[in-house]
Amino acid sequence: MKKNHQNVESTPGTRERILQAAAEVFADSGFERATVREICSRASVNVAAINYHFRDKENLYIEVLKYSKELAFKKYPHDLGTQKGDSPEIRLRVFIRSLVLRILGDDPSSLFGRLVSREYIEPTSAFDVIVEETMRPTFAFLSEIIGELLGGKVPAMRVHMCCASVISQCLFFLYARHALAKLFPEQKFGRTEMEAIADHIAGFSLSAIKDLRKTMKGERK
Amino acid sequence: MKKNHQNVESTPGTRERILQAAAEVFADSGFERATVREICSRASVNVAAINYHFRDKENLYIEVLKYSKELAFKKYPHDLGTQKGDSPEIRLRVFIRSLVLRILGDDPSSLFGRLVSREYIEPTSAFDVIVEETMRPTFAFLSEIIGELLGGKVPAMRVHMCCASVISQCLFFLYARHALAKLFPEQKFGRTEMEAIADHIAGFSLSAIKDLRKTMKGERK
DNA sequence: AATTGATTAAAACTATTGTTTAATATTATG
DNA sequence: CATAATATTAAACAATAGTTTTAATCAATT
Repeated sequence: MKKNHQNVESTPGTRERILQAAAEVFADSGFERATVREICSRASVNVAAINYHFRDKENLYIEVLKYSKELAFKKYPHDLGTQKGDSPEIRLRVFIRSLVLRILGDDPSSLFGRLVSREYIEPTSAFDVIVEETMRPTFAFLSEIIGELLGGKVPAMRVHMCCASVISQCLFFLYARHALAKLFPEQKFGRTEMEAIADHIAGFSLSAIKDLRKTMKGERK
Repeated sequence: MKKNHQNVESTPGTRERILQAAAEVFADSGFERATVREICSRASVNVAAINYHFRDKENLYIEVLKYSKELAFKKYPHDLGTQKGDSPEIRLRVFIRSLVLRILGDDPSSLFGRLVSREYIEPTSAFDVIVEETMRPTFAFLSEIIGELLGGKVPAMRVHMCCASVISQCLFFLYARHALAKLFPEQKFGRTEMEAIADHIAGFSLSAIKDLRKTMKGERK
């Protein structure tokens, strides 16, 4: 029988400890470079524990993705603190701020973002699930906002491109963080800086989108 | 004695064949996943050839980076077709277009970009060189243009952030290409589409930067 | 033609990987 | 308490990696 069926506050069981250690190791090293021995060492369990509790390394990785995704979106949902009826401007600012905080923080919430950032470059067998269950919904959510901002009947491609522009700016600070750390060693990435980044991206994007709307209106007549 | 010291048109020698094969395999699989056996197989050489001609796998990777960088920038320099005295608007458009074509094409010119995109996520021992010899100069080149566009004395951070916004949009279509292929299977990435992407990024960014300049001027007074 | 140095080739070597096995320990249940 | 299910452990296994070794081959010079 399973022990610790619902241990809320005590020391985590073997399975949980493996999940946490694996999330960190996978995020730090990627699926390939991560070794089960390193994970088991950090979790203080025997090497065979992964195969016993998770069948194999690949399945553990899948479970880590589920686990870390829940962690990330519980803390930073797309519409964090949004009211019904808020303007698309506000909703865009909130979306950007949530995304930036979700992927750039140094708490466990950022694990999912770091795992996914690796999938962009080196897709694993989990890629399709991530695309359908995370990226497509996120893209759809943002498209809704941008569609409103652009107004009226806009070619889908226009909306797509603007979504790409917004998301790319947010993700950049995640996937280029090692480069940025080398290029600008004095730059810190605390809460204040993350808010500033989000503000810049939102301002930059809103200016561009509003101008695009004006230009298109001019072209239509 | 070395044969083929300067063979311009004949079949490439062992060293050259290894370089070409390695560039593709490294770009496709990354440094870690790429195997010397796969590289040697594609180059039709013995497994020991890499150690003989390049000492080890790591040194081969360094040589591949030099080789592919030269290839990429020879075809698509930052200022491709620019005249002296061109406006910063034009120079920004050219910069963006060159960058997009350099990394998104399906010719060997894109190898360097694909290799570097992996370094962003999973830096190797070659990372520092790439940062100093490729990223920093590129960033400086772009900063010059953006500084002019923003005009006058602008906080360095403002320029940095705008550079990040521009570059991020360009790189996005490279590092998110697998995701985009799944999200929008019908979307093609031929020459026409690359030009459209570059146009969008340039228009989007110029709108934002011009608006930022206006806003800052308003704040100053 | 012989010799010398550079190159290629096949095989073996060493290290590390994920996984499995089989024995032992632990826990829950009758 | 006894027993069966669950969990942990140490050791071995099989596969694959980069590299090295040693011998054979090739090309050019003397």
